[in-house]
Amino acid sequence: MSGATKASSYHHGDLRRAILDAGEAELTERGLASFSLRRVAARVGVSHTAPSHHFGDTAGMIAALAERGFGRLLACMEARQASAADTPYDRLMGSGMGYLDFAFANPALFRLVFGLPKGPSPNSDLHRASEAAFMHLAGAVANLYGSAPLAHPRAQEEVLACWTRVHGLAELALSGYIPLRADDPNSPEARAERDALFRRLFEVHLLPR
Amino acid sequence: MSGATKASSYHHGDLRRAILDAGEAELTERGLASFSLRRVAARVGVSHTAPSHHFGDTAGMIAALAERGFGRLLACMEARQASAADTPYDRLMGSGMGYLDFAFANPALFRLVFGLPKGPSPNSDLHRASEAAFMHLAGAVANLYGSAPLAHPRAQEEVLACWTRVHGLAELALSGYIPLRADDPNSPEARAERDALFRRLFEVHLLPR
DNA sequence: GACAAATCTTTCCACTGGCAAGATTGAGGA
DNA sequence: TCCTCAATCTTGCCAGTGGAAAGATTTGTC
Repeated sequence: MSGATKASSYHHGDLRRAILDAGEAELTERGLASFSLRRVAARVGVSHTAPSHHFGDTAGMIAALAERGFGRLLACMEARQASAADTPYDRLMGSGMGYLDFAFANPALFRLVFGLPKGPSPNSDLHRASEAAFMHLAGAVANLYGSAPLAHPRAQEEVLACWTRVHGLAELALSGYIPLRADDPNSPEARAERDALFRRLFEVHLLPR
Repeated sequence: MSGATKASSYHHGDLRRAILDAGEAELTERGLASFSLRRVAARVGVSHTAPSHHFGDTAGMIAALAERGFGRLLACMEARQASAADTPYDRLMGSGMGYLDFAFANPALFRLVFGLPKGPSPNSDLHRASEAAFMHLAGAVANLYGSAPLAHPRAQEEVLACWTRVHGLAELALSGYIPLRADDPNSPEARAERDALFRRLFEVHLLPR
């Protein structure tokens, strides 16, 4: 079932992955506010200081969870884009809907991911993971005009416009300020409802005067 | 200087306000992650259980801070709207810029405010405070067309479109994913820069096909 | 002036994260 | 083969945290 390879007392074999799995489960069950390293360790069946060897301290573990979260976010966007109609605009909408899929399927992880500051170190795994997700979105926007991603400032701002819209919708919906059914967010009905709202909100254009 | 009225050992006189002030200061200095009730109490000079009598537990204190935050948010929007050019669109933009003013001036408080779930109880002070802020925005949008706020579904979605856009911009900028100068966010230059970006992003309109 | 309620303190407990030191295991070299 | 050594995990410890319970002090009210 799981990817653990050994069950001997010492030397778990795949402890890093096991701890991340448990951490993610704890996150969804209890939320970030009452996140406890000790409980994560107990869940895996390991002493409370075992995680520190793999992640340093709590901040390191949070960062590792965030890196994983960016990976899931990217996977969600790719999956939804792949099943979209084959026009650039529909593929962009698909990426946005995948973004929402991730946010609704893992609210606590979504909040954790974007709650962390981007940080100035461009060599961290976390930075690379976030960059990959961002580049996916940038590519989807660039395909609208057949240009290279982020080729000119105008294109950069179009990417930002798309990103802020889908992100704002996700954040406000997770906080409960947007009436979207929150029970069973993976159901086709819930997905269709928020997809439709996303499409409509995305295209609203209020002109000056 | 402060609003405290008495300095006798017992019966502080205005402890609730003093604790909220200290809590807000702690929030901006140390962040929500390492927020400590005991440190807040120590900052005011009272025992570490004194706050519980006014706020119940930590969650109650956080909620009280959030209520205050919504008040500040509303004040920022009103202030910026009042100094905008006297057209409905400019006034709406002013509200959005006030929203950004608040987010950049109090990042941790902004995150706290919108990190809390809206909650189903419509009688709480927190609920009323958030509703007031939301209604300000709804009114600014309604004035575009001279209709009553939230009169018809179309109007509701226009409000949501505006809100998600400004909120997404604020969130992503606070996380560092949008290149805006974060040092001294109250300076006129920083404000002008993000105001201009906000206006441009708000008007981006990507058409299907 | 006495009594009741509100406000604040003291004391205690379970829980948390991190450090230091030790125990166990696996890997690589003589 | 055996031995050393690094990696991994455990145990024991400590300061800090939030909350409950009980007591001390002040204010308000009759």
